[in-house]
Amino acid sequence: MTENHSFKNDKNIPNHTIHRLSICNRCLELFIETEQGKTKKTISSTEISKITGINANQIRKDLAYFGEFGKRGIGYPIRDLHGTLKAILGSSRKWDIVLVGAGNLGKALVSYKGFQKRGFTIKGVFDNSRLKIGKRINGIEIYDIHSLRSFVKTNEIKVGIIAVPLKSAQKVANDMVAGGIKSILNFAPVTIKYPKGVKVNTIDISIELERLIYFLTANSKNSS
Amino acid sequence: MTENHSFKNDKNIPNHTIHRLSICNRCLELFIETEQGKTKKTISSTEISKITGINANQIRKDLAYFGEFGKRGIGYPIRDLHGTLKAILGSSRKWDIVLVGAGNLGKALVSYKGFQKRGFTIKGVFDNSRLKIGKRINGIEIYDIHSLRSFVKTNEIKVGIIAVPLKSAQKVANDMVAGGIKSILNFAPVTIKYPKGVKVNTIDISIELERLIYFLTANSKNSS
DNA sequence: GCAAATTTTTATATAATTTTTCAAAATATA
DNA sequence: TATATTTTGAAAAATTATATAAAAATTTGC
Repeated sequence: MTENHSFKNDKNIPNHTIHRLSICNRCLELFIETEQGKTKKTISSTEISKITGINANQIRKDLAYFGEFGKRGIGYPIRDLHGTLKAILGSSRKWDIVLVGAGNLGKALVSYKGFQKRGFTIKGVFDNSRLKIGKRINGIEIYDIHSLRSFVKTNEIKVGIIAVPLKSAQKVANDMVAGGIKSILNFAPVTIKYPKGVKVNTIDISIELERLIYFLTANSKNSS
Repeated sequence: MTENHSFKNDKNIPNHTIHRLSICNRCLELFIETEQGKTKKTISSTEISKITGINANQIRKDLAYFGEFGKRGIGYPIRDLHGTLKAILGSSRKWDIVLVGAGNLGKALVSYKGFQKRGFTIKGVFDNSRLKIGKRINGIEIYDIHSLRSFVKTNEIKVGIIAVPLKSAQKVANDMVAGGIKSILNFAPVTIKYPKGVKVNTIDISIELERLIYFLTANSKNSS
């Protein structure tokens, strides 16, 4: 089962390309499990476009950054493409992560089935509340936030999720970075400062809502 | 207190501009509450850049789509800018929303303080579980999913959040659209199909993680 | 009170990304 | 075998982002 999916990677790949390929990867995974996907051998960019909502040309261009995987007139071999995408995205590897914040959002994240399925394992949950430390959610123990840094260091964890309130988010990020974490997914509605070599991805729910609202108001305005 | 923040809106505004302005808006809000922000009258694009992490040129360019709000040598008047941003983003209005899914994520969203603060009011939470219907989370009653469509229609709600598992997400979206919802924030890890005139914004947590992972692997590769 | 220096915006130019268009390759069909 | 159809990959055009230069307002020094 040791598949070898090689791809070139010379150029500077746009951020958005990775996002789109990630969506393709997920949709491909879902498709493979369907009745149709089990028998089908190849898939065209137009078909991928339909299931992802991403423009077909864009998909081809994004893939072209990494090589030529399709055949003209035919499309892309489904299994191969999935393997290549996994290799590109690094999701063929297993990734250990830590989660900080055992509130409602933290709980939601721990019980999120998508993680395990896609190779992410939550190795530890951390919180500062006496009431929560020592307890378990979904079988994973909640540790004291003060042990975060050493835990990250000894377990060589590279990925962390911040699910704490605004005010403690920066402090948590600092601890993560000090422990050696390189990638942070931040749910606190605040811009995190971080050194070079670290990547932070902030998801702010009200900003996402606000973006939607803009198009709502913009559409109702120009009713031409 | 009826402020009038006018701005032009002829051009086609890039999607990302709205996202960035939304981040600026939030950071400005946070800044206004700080000691420094209370006394300061103007703010430069460089200062906004520091608190948002967004390139200063980009900020000016984004604002320039809507008019000239700053003064050379001085910067932007803080309060005015905030008012203008709110007007642009539509967040000066109040928005009623519905939330579908009363699981952990739903609970986290209901108790999320950012909503109320930014003008979003959750008018109803919906679920299909007998065990949950009729109960309350954070004082908001959980209704039967079957009443979603009529609820949305009679209350003229335009914004909905999907926090249900993958399999029911499309069905929920259909009900929302049928009831007249125009903007959907989707947390289910699936691409939602929707008619023209509706806007859907999907937040997939594992895709966001996967993007981070790419840069983790890409960085370790080209250690040149 | 006026000129030079500083700050910071707006305008312009360059670079990167996305979208569109087109030619080549593989297959199916007559 | 020639033609039509499908679909990729590559080139061109359009859009968007970043960097640079020019203009305006203010402050500082004389």
